[in-house]
Amino acid sequence: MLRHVQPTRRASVSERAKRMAEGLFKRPGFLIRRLHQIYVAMYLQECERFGTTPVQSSVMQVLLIQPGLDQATLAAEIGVDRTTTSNVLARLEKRGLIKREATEDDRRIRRAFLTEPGEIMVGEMQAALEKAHSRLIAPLPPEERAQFIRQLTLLVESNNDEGRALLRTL
Amino acid sequence: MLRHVQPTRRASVSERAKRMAEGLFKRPGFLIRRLHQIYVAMYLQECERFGTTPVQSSVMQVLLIQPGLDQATLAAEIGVDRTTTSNVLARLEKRGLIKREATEDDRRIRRAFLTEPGEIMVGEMQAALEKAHSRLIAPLPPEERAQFIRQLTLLVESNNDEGRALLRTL
DNA sequence: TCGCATTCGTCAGTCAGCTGATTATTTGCG
DNA sequence: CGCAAATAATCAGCTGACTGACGAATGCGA
Repeated sequence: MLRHVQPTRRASVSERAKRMAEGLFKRPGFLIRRLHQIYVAMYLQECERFGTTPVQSSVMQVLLIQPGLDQATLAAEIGVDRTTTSNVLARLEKRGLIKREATEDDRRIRRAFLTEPGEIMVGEMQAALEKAHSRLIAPLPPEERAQFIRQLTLLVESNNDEGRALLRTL
Repeated sequence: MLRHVQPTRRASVSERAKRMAEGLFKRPGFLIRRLHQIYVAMYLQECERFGTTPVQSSVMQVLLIQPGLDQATLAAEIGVDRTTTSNVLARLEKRGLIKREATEDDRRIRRAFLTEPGEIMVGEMQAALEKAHSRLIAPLPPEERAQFIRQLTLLVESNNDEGRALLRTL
């Protein structure tokens, strides 16, 4: 509570800061951190039997559509840092779900592919993924869901030039 | 669904999975992960001179309003795991921004307080925080912003019982 | 009063995400 | 042509986030 009562001027600064701090739970950044956290929990429930994480799923989804992508392009596809992508691919490779092959024409590049087991898993995973996504927005009235997703998309695309992990231009 | 269909049909399963995978960028979970990532980048830009992270800010905000909270209650206030809260407090303590004191009546409990420098920093930080939050939703038409925040709040509150890091009942 | 469940905090371990720096390799320009 | 710049991938190191497990302390019921 009012801990330092002495300097009257610092007290007023403090009071103003307190009023602003009250709004913590209405701030979009706070809410989005929490909602992201909730989505991860739902994903882990639905996809428990696969033992994967959301980003691992995203990587495998992209590789299903575009087999043989190099790591940098793959990173840009899902908006994840190159370094992170490298780590994720290493874990997937260790489990035998993907493989990486060096190319001859440009030996800096390693192209990534789903293996047979990886491809099968992606197929089996689709329903669980859909369920996790549905559960997340289920509390919204059905007529608001499309708009909510549209708003999210707008925010993501408008702010794409933030950070080292740029999303591919959509 | 069409999961157990046999041989030749693995190709068709794959085709179906591909169609579903196409929708990756429209899925709320994916968008929220990316938006959270963008918010963190904006926060780090605006609060660069403080050298803090979003969760560290949240902790300090809560301690400004409720000095002397125990770690478990503090964790529930911001919807973060006890373990994470412990780590975050340890880092803040190392920088001299907060301090922790054991209580006599219940010696399991350690109460957390802002120090003088910590309290001053929280005050100085408010404007930068507001700016980060504003920038995040700036691309939305002004008349949609309140609704967007309302929707986020609804989703967070409805799904509060996910994961180990429960948010205090609002 | 004793014993056991509960609670608080922490440790160990894993994964995602970032920055900064390094190693190979390729490309481009003078 | 040759060397500098750019690019691909990785390494080291940090923070946040979670799980599982543990010790210490508390509290409650038999």
